[in-house]
Amino acid sequence: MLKTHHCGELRAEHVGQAVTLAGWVNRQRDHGGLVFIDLRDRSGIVQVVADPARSPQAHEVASRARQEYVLQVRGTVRRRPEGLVNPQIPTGEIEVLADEVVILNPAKTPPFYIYEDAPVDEALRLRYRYLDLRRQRMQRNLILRHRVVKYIRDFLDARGFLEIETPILFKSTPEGARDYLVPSRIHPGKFYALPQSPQQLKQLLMVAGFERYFQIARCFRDEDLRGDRQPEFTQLDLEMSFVEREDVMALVEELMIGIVEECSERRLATKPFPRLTYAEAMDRYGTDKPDLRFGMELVEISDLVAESGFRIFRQTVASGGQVKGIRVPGCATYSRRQIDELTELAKKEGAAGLAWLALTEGGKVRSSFAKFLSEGETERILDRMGAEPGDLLLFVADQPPTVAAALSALRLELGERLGLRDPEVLAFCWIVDFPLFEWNEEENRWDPSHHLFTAPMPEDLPLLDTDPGAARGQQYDLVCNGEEIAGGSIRIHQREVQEKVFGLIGLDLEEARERFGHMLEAFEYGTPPHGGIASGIDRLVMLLAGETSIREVMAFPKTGQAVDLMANAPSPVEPEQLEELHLRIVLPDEEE
RNA sequence: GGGGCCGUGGUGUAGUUGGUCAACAUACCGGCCUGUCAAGCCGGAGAUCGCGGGUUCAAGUCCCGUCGGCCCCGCCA
Repeated sequence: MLKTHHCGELRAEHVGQAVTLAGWVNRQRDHGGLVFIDLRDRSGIVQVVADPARSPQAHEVASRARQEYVLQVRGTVRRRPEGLVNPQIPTGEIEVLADEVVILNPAKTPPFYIYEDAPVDEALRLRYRYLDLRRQRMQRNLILRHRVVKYIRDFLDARGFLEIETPILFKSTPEGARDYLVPSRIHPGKFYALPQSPQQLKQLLMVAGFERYFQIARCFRDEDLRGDRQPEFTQLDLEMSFVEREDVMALVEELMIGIVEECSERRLATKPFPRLTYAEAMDRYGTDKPDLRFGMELVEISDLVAESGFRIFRQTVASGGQVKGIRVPGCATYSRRQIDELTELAKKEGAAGLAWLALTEGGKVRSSFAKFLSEGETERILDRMGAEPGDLLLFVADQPPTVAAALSALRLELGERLGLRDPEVLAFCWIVDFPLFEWNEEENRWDPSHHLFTAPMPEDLPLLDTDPGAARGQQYDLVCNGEEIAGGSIRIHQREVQEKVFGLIGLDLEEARERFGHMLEAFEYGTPPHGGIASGIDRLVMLLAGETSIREVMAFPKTGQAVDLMANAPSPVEPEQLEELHLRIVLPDEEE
């Protein structure tokens, strides 16, 4: 080894020891006589002193060192003189007096600062990702990520799970997200698909009798990107045989609590995790992934305004819609302009408009619609909403999905503005009793709301024939701070039920056999009841790290256009490569 | 596919209503300096203002297009 110690581990107890260090120049301070170098490696920073009285060689080389040069330093640990201790760094009590300094490699001036986490254009960071990764923030995030994954492996190993790898080259199944395809050289005109998740394979591992499986699995989805969505991402994928919903949920809850308490400094809002049914979540928060760090719940007032003089409210209720509102504490002073901003936000979610009512500190009502109501009606609304002087009430009248979308967006925005979304707090919750299907208007059929192997609730089985939309699935989502962190279900293990589901989603048996024949066949050879869950590692670590984008917890992420700015991928390939793969490129018309 | 924001020396920013406005900090280079740790002091170099076109006597500034980044909608079983 070129080093005997790590920079960041040296303490007063090492005083007097001869050490050899190797690392990067974080900063160099040249005093003419003395030269100080803050030497950095993964473990941290230590101050090296080059004193010509001790070693002219060390001093000469140190004076030539520039930022990010790679140095090897031989020297002695000594206590810093009286009054020169630096309490801001862990190694601040000591310094290393250099006997010899070797430049292992010089460095060009980096395109941005390595030694401080000052904001830098993200495109530049991505182009020089290997330098960006030297920065403290990224080192911290990736170390955290390692610890989380290590915790997961240890936790599951201790509970009898086996980590089993599944293929990256697999079969395309057009349901769900768009597949990334890989052309086959050996089979002209045929393609593999990269897995969107190892869903089918893990179920087959249950058929195979492994009983408890997990994998830290890379997944691929060719859809447009977001701050929390990359074309490739990592899931903790797990599956268990002979379990019921409660078993999977209990295991994952224990795992998550362990991760938070062992790997992060952040605080759990509640444990055990609260549970909401899908219907309850939609009713109270307008979303199936509510941020429970704050209240500001949705309150329905349809019954209070059904007969009112405000035509929009009255007509909405009459036509089967609803009127709901949220109470925003302390925002009664919002200006017309600020309310217009909120209205725009509601409109973006499809609402026709936003009705508002401010209860001033003095107890007076200022409102866009109260003039159409009787005093008694207004009173009852204030009462139902729990309004207090200084509050702003916001209402949306529309069909339930639109009301939910608009108020949910407003709730998050105002929670943010009011500082109620504390990044130090992690508010987990389970969402259960999802509808098994969602109606697809365009295709005129039912779509699985989770995936097509999700088992119905046993008591809802008859509904598959009579009222599929009312059937609930044995599905569970884990949500944290408004992010979906995990989702899973108990799977169908009976052929008749599976075929019924295929029928409902418009797959005839022949198509089903074409795409899932291997599954259907496997299920006939003694399939144990089984279920599992998949958890987005990137999103989880993002929350634990207090970041707002999963790019900050991935070593080499892609841009919003799915480009790797460092390697310049994707890129054209040689004509010979295309030929071998039996591919011809047809670019879109320039005109269109 | 659609909407919003952004692009000025290496980096981060400032640049009213178009007219010595290309500025500041930091980094970089050179000099001085034996206790700094955001070292200090002195000096220097470095930008055709993302790119292309247009309006104008005059464009970093206004208009159009284009490229790139970020956020959002659609999409993401």
